[in-house]
Amino acid sequence: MRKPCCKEEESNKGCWSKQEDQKLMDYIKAHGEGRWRSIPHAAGLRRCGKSCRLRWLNYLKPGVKHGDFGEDEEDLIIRLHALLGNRWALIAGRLPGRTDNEVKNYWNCHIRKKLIHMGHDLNNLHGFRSSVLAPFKSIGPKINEVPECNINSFPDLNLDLTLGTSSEEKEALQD
DNA sequence: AATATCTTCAACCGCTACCCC
DNA sequence: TGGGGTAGCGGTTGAAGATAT
Repeated sequence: MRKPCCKEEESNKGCWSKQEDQKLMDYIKAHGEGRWRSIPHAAGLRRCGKSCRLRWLNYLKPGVKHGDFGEDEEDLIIRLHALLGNRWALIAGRLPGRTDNEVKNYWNCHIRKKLIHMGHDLNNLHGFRSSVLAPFKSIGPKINEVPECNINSFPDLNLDLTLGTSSEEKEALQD
């Protein structure tokens, strides 16, 4: 039997209140991130460490963007997903200010539906990847060689697909 | 205006990777 | 080297808001 990460009766669940957010922010500003397990007690929060970590990373951390994704961000997510699969943390790492949770939600709610509506068969990963990654001729054959796309399969692939450089990246990849 | 249904997204859960002793 | 503790990740859930009837 796995030990629960925190005592059930001692922790709040559900949405965070403004007071809880403030306590967590104040504590992290004063002491920095890390040692999440000890943060709730030290900060006077009735939450488990995991919950604190998630709240900080997804919502409170300075620089986290909220709201609509731009077309360029959406395009990047689609291409990265075709390349990496459901590796949301990796994908989010290429989108400044976006979190894995937000990217995952956006994919599931918006992009997935949009692609299905456009006639893409998301169960047919091979076909989907081929069509999405068609502009990247140089890596196309490699992608088709691996059954499950793995970032480690492309040691020579520059994955610095940060926003604002997509056109340069396309050119570089086509060279 | 009331109710049902759908959509969105914050938060939780369970598993795995990693680190330290 | 392996065992325990912690952090991080991805899948899933459920509450709240939006929209349709």
